[in-house]
Amino acid sequence: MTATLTDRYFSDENWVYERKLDGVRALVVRSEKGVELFSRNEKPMTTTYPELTRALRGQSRPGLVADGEIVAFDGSQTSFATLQARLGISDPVRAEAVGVPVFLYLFDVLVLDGQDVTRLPLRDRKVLLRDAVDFTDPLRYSAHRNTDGEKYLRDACEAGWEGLIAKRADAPYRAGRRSDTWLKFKCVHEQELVIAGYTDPTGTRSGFGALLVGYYESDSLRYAGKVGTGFDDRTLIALRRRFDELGTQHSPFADPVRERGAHWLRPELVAQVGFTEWTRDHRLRHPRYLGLREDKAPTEVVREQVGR
DNA sequence: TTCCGACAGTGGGGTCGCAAT
DNA sequence: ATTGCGACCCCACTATCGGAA
Repeated sequence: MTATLTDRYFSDENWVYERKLDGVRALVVRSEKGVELFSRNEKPMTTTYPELTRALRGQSRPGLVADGEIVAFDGSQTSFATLQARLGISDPVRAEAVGVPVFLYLFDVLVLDGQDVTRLPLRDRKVLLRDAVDFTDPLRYSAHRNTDGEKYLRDACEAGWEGLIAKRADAPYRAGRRSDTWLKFKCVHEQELVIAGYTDPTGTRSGFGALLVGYYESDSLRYAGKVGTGFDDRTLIALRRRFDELGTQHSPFADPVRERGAHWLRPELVAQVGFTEWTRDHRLRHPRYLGLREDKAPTEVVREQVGR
């Protein structure tokens, strides 16, 4: 089951609200033989997180299938960037030697004591889950609220969380399906960025591949990464036409920008861009194009501070 | 008939591992 | 030693199509 992004937030007593965790999705299978962990794409992760496998073996009964998220922390925030140090490592000894502690937050149960419970309402499954596992670290029960979704979201964003997941309280678990019974309420960040280049399109793509965007720091145009989604075909072609009058030989960026198929533009256009956060390398994470800001002077575009 | 969910295809940042340079 | 590439994680979004409503 995966959640659908929405910006129409609501409070409804028939829904529950959980913290949106920034880690990797994990399906737990605890049988008589032992414990297995699988990724969202059904890739085995059992040996990548040996401490979680051990904990599940000791703190749960056989005949369990549960759903959750593996996370690492940076301070009080769940941090995908921190977790990334562990992602590709399948040797259990090396994995633990990395020294990044991980936790498994469980939020749903599909099979309990060998019995399929997916058809029970979500609230009932959560009650069963809470009693099915001994929740001491590194295993944690993903808490939820039963009301006040909108207020909870405001508090969540204030606290620097990624957002919330809203789930219909009476809905069954539908394996592998995208569903409007699970909704993502994300804390949104957006700001203006200067368009100072673009990359070539590939395949069937029209116009261009991605925008190369930046912001001013003093008089330097700092590179903030690429924006390659959010355009329809008409916009791709219309923007490309405007680029043709703005072409220039040299990169306007103060930072070295090594992107394949890059073309430079005089920094005269300003785009509104949505994104989730700034990465450690000062790039946009999950960027998408929202529109042109004809009203904004490029020289006024600076990096706006977002939470944390 | 219209609408929705699933899929394919484009694009992003970052990490790891491996092959080519 | 460095570079480039694909395969993974995390994703956003558009276009298309077939079946559900």
